[in-house]
Amino acid sequence: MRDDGQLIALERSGVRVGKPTIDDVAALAGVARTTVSRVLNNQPNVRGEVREKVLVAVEKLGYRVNVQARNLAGRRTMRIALIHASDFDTEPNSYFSSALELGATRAGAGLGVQLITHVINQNDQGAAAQIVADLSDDQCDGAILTPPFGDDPQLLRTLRGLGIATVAIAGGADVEKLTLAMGIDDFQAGYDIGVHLIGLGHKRFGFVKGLQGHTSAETRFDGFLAALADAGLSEAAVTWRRGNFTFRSGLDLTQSLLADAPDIAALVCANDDMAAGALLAAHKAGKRIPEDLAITGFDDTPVSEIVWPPLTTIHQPLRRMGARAVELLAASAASGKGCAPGREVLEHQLVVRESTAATP
Amino acid sequence: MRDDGQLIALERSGVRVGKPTIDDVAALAGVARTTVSRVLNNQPNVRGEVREKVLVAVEKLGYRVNVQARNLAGRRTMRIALIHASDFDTEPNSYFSSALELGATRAGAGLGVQLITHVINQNDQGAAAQIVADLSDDQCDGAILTPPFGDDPQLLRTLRGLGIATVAIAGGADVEKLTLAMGIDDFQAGYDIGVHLIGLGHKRFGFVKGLQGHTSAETRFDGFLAALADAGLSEAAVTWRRGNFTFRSGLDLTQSLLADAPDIAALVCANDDMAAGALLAAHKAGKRIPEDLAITGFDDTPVSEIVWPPLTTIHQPLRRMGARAVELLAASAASGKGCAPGREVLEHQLVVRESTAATP
DNA sequence: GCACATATTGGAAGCGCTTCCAACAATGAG
DNA sequence: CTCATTGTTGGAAGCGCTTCCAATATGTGC
Repeated sequence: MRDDGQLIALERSGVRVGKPTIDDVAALAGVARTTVSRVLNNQPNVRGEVREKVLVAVEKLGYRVNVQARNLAGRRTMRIALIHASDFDTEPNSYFSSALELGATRAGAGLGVQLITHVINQNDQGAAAQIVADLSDDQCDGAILTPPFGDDPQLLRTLRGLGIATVAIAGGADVEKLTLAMGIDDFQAGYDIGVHLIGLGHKRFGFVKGLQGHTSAETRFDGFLAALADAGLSEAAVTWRRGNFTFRSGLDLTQSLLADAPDIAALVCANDDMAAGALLAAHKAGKRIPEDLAITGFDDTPVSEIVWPPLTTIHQPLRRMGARAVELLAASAASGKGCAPGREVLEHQLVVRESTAATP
Repeated sequence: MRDDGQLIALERSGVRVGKPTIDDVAALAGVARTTVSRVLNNQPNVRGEVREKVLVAVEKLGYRVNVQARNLAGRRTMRIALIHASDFDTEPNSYFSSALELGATRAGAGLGVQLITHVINQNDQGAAAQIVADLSDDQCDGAILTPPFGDDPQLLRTLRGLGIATVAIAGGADVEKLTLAMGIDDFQAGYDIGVHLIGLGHKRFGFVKGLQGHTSAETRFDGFLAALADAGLSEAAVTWRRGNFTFRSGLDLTQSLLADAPDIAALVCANDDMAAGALLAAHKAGKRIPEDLAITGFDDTPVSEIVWPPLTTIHQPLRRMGARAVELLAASAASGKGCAPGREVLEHQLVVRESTAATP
């Protein structure tokens, strides 16, 4: 109450309260609103001197553009959907989706795009049809597809037909003609793990793959094999199993692997959760890690630091991937033409922790 | 190119393309824009019949309000800051912050509030001053404070003085007069864990607390003691240590605890990460879990499912907390008056997994 | 039946910004 | 020195919505 009174008194006295608008800046700088807008948007055709004046006024007032107004006026109100393959309220491998979405929403907020999240059960028969239905229903301008949906050429073609631009997170090489595939260099990442392990002196390997259809995960395996080949090791040096990215499958498959190929010295897992399962299986089998068995994960989720020993893994910039996806989609919509197909490669990083070490 | 041509042809033929606006709905329903707005916002004074007509038109066109325009027109453009205590790019206990922020950004997008994230190092001397500076600089209308900042009365008072509404996530009872404290019933949650463990037949307990100043974590300890008292057990039944929420501290303190009080049968940890560390310490000490030692976590982050055995823990609806915080702050700003101090309690849930079991 | 209160509708202004278009200044070529 | 070109500015319309206010319809008590 008292505050209100003070505010009103302030207003009366001519002092502005509330957030400054572009007109306040224009008034203070002594130019037209249009000119301020040009400066704010880094457009050409403003004299340096004038630009400076505007900038000073902006600084002085602590002015920030109102994103909502900007987007409304610029008629670039966008709606982008983010399609998750599984519900991270119930799924253990939730960090992947969660980080991706956080990056996307953050970017979206800054760009004024409205992000709509859909969770589609990847095991459903009609998953693709469901996605199409949801997206048309939402009237989305673009969609971010997470694996394995981004690897489905049929779906991508349908969406393109509907005029919905797409970005396929961790999309494989086979969809690069159909959509923008965003991800790390999976081949290189697999190769990096191979080189790391070979450099440590290992010669016999186990590999816990991910689900079929997740092309990027397959590509990592190819990269790994390439590293082996370059070191003069044949494919016979690696025994593999196919998991489903869960802790449980990592546990089970590692037990099976250890039983069938007791001589493997290093075990590569397609994500951190499975590596955590592998860790447990190894502990149970009485193996010391990394002395008896080196283990690697993939993704560098928080998991990799709360297991013992902490996992050597590949860091993927998940939040940045989400953000980039939104940026590209927004830009493509602004330019009027869809998102150009191709590939956007982000940097990955081998993070060496204590789950790997040189052979004794 | 070809698509453009088609679109232009469509437009020429009188068919509307692009997203329908409120005027399209009004035209189709044969009412004024104002009336549609009223229906959309559930305002009174619209005849049932008319309301129905509008709803049909909305449905038919697949109309969705443009949040940006709505907020601009409703002059409720809001800026809310989210203050994290630590950077979850580098911190292991990142899921807590990450889930909170995701809930907040999602809600923010729907409500048209702009969420600004700040990361403040809680160990810095000038952390509070930094927060104040950042918030004034941003011209925020509200702020969401995560522990331990939400427990700092001095800071809360300063922010209120600046007219910045606050919500303290997991704020303790001592700040309920100064801000809206949002969280679960920590006392009850601690009590629940106590009852669970006592019900399983345990009589000697270890407790790994969190950092001092995190009031909610302290309250859980009090609740736990209350459960003990109700069961006729004295405070002497529990040996405790103070950790810092990291895996490492859980590991170290559990080792110390096991050395000093070898007879403890159940170990309660203030978060999942420390429980994961405790798990490892117990494994190392040759304890079987849960037979020799029951262990509980807190938060129900994904961690609790990728350790072995999976952790019995308390589920906190983190994403919902973030969302609620934004909603309340937005509502308070809309109403003109700040956020009323008090407490907003969300439901927690004891999730029983395999890290606890009845005494043999 | 009337005067009045109340419920229901529509018209129009305007949120803070971008962008189109017109006006004018400065520059260079002829 | 003129005309055309380019660079620099401002005016005004309008993005899709809410909300104030006025206008009309409906209902109430006498």
